[in-house]
Amino acid sequence: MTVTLKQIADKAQVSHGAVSAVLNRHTGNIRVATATRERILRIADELGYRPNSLARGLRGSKTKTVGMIWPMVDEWSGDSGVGPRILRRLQAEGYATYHADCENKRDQLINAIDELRHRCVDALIVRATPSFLRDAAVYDRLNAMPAVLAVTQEPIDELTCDQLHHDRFASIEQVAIYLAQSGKLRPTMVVAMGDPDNHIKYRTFWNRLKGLGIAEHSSALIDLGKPRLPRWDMVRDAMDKAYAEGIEVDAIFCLNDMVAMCVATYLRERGVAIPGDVALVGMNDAEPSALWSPPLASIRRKRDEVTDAAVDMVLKRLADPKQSPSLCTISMEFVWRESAGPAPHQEK
Amino acid sequence: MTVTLKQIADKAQVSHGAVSAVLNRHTGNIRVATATRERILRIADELGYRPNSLARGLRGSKTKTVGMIWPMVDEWSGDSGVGPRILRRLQAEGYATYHADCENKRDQLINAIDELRHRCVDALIVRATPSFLRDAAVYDRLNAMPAVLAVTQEPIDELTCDQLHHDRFASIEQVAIYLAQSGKLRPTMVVAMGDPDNHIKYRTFWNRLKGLGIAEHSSALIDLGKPRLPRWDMVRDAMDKAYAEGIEVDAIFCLNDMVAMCVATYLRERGVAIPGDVALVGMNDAEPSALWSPPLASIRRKRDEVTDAAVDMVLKRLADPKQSPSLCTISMEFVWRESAGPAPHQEK
DNA sequence: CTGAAAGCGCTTACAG
DNA sequence: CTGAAAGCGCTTACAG
Repeated sequence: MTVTLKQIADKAQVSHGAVSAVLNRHTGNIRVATATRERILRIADELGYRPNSLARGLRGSKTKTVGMIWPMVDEWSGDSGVGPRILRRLQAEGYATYHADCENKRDQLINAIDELRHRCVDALIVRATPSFLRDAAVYDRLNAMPAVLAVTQEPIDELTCDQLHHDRFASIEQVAIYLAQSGKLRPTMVVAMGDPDNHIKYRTFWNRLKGLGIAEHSSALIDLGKPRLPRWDMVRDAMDKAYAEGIEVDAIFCLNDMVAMCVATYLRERGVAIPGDVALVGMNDAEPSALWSPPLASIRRKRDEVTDAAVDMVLKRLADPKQSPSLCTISMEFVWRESAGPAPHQEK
Repeated sequence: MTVTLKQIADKAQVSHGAVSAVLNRHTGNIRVATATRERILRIADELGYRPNSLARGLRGSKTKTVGMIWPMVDEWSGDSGVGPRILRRLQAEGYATYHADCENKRDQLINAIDELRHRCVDALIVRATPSFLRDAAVYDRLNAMPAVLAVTQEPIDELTCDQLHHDRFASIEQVAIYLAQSGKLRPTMVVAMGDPDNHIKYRTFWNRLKGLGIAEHSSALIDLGKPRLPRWDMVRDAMDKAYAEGIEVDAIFCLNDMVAMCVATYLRERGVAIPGDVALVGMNDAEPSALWSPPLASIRRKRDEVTDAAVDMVLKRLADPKQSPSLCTISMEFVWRESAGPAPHQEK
């Protein structure tokens, strides 16, 4: 049923070692006469041979396999869409791809790394938050593997592998600058502080605002708490609470576009005009955002650039395992639309 | 670095065959004295042993691996979100998971099946359109594998494996019935006929409408042609063309919600009122649809049910490979919202 | 009840 | 330049 080296060897009247040598193109070190080589190649082709990667892996050779640990379940948070795009490209290069989802749990992340390492993947791509990557149990494992690409928000000193930084801080600062320029005095951020990795978003936003002379007032944060579903209920509850406490704001910056759409809907029902009464900015630039009414300002993640860079880094590493670790930063970008208020003075 | 059976055997002073027997819990056929068994178990635990699935697979045993062929790149079309959910659940059951994306290309699908079969996956999950599954090269391969779940729109007689039918026809008919009940006389469908699998959606819709006494008029179809991006441009061009040709319609049914939002935006710019002038219905019930203004009627895919059913079917098959092929149908459901016009007489 | 051995399909160092 | 053999980590029939 499935064709092996030995079958080819029998048919070609050579040892299976010879077949292996030919099929693996040890061109530098031609072990086989040209006639024989061609015969072997022809027979392998006729029989539709494909190497057994399990056997190769067992033997310690390349398995033509890439592992990926990447959260893909919530399509509204971050880079869910990028993972499949990277996998598709690697498949086109002839790699089979594992995918694991660690659900933002430390133990699952560690387990997934161990599992994939055990399965002898040629390379491993890990998308995780800085706090996970700074965990010794995590970075020790990653550093021990031959080809790893870590995709995360900021440089992790502990890692010796390739790193792709998908920077959001620059874009958060762009939002702060824009809001200051357009005269806002009481911006707020809608964010789930139940996720520790969101604290720094809040701080980045407000540090920049303070640098621009805007005081961190009592309504500076609308906390969604622990992320939960349905999102609409979560946002409505948080907004109800905020209004009950008497918030007073002129701009709302949301941690993703879906949350921004919930906020927009809430404000519409409450009779608050966007951007007349309150400016609104989302994040991630989902496809419906540009069609929203009014069009929803957001932060563009540059998914295609991230995909290209990730694939490029992995393939280069695979081609030359010895090269020194490379770093790459791709910064997200504020994209102005009408929900944010007047058009910015200068497009950067 | 990585712990093997042999190391455990050395430390426990037994043969590695004994260790294998203990670790694989051949409980029915106790090969080892209880004291020894416990010693082995303890040592394996201390050393953090995990079996090498490559070796197991080579040997013809289970690999604790599931392969999945499932399109995940376009989050607006169909079941993209379901694939990752199924994988996550299987991972929780201890399976490592391959993911391959065949981009709706026959050769890639066949290649992916061959690749995963060669890698000795314990089970294979394939999401594909009926036309692909009815291809002999495809169903022959699937039928030859021990545990396969095919997820598709309708029953495929050629397949002898488990099938999960994610039926959309019932819901398309529900839309037709609703539109007829609400007095529409000139509905139309916005659909990309460049994809052959969409023809039957169109036919299903119109056959039902005709059964309800509505004639298939000259504006019965707005064809998007070959799907392309950006979607907004594609829809705008198609709508421009339709209006240039003088379409006259009172209801628009779109092949997905993102297209429906594009149509809604187009109509808004043109001054056409929804649902006053034209009723609008989408498909897939994306999260923003309920927040759209007016709320966008759609078709609910019941993703959680599909996930549960798929996981259940795969695990049952894995537990008992001999059981006869099972079939399961999950029907999508029309979900009324204001964009469609007046509330339906009776909720089913 | 237990150990030793064969073999899964490869790759690679080692003889000839 | 080429063939034969060892060995990767397992599982399982086969002796003892």
